[in-house]
Amino acid sequence: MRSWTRMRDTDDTELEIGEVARRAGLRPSAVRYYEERGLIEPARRSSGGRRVYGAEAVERLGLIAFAKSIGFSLDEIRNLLFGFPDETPAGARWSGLAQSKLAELDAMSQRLEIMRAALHRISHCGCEDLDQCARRITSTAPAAPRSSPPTPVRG
Amino acid sequence: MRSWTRMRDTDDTELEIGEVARRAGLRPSAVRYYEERGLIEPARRSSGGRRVYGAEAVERLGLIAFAKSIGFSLDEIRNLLFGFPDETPAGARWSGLAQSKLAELDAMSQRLEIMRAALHRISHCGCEDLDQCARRITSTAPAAPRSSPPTPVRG
DNA sequence: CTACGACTTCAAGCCGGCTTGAGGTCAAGA
DNA sequence: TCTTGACCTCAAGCCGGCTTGAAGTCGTAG
Repeated sequence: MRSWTRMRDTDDTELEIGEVARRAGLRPSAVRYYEERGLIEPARRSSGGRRVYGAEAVERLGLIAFAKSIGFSLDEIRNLLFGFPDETPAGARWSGLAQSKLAELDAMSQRLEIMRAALHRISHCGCEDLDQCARRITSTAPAAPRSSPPTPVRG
Repeated sequence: MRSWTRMRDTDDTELEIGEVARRAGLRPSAVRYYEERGLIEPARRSSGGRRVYGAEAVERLGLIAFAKSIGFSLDEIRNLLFGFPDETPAGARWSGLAQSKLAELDAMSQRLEIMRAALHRISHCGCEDLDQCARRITSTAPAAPRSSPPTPVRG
C-alpha cells in the first residue's frame, strides 16, 4: 500500500527508481548509470536519501531508450540533450546526428550486402577442404576488404 | 642477409611471426592471440624459441581474417576449423554457420531499415523541444521495439 | 520488534578481440 | 662488440554499457 508519510508533501506522481525504471523499460542500475554519466540530472532525494522522480523522468528515460535503439551512443545522447542552447527545437538537435547516423547505416547496409554475398558463395562452395578454400579466397577479390564486421544484433 | 644457421634444415618459406602477420594483414599480437585461443595450432619454434611458420599459415590466417570479415566470431571460426571430421569438405563446414549468419543478417537489415525510418522521421520532426518529442515517441509505436542497436561499423 | 524488499554507495566484473607494457632474449648488421 | 629491432612471456588495459556484489540504510507490513 502506498505510504502517506512519504507522498504527503508532493503530488501523486512521485516515483522511486524501481518504478521509473520499470516504466521506461530499464533497470534501476541503468538509470543510476545514466545519472552518473550525465544523461539525466541528478534526481532529488527523499528525506531518507532515496532518488525521487516525477513522471517527466519516465519520458526522459524513454527518449534515451529510443535514441539508443536507433543507434546513438550515450555520449551522443548527452550531447543531444545538453549540448544545445535551451530553446533549440528538437528537429535541429536531432538532424546533425541523424545525418551522420544515416551515413553510418548506409555503410553498414553495404557491408551487409557484401557479407551476404560472401556467405552465399561459401555455403555452396565446392572446395575439398578449407585450405583450398583459403587459397581461392585470398587470391580472388576479398569479399569484405578491411573493415571489421558489424557486431551481430544482440537481444 | 638470410641466416644459414637458422634456415638450413628447412626450405625457403620460413617466416617469423611479423612477416606472416603482415602477409595476412594482421598484427603479430593478433596471431599470438589466435594461437592462444586455439584458432591455429601452436607454431613450431626455432632453436631460439621464436615461432616459425610456413606459407600455409598465411593462408590459414587469411581464411580466419576472411571469416571474421563476414561476421564469424573466433569461437565459430575455431569450430569451423577443428569441429568437424578431417575429411569434411569445406562447403559442409561453412553451410550450417552460414545459414544462421544469413538469418542474423536478415534481422540486422530489418533493424537497419527501422532505424533509418526513425532517423528520417526525427530529423525533420516539428517538435518544439525534446520533451514534446519524447511524449510523441513514447506514445506512438516504438521505432525499434526492444532490441539493442547494431554496433556501428568501426574501422 | 522483526523481517523483508527496495533502496543507497562504491568497486569490480563482464563481453569479444585484441593491444599494450614490462622485462627479457635472440639475431644480424656495422 | 655493440646496437638495434624483432621476438618472447605474462599480466593488465581498453572499448561501451551496463550488471553484480558487498555492506549498509530505509520504509512498511505483520
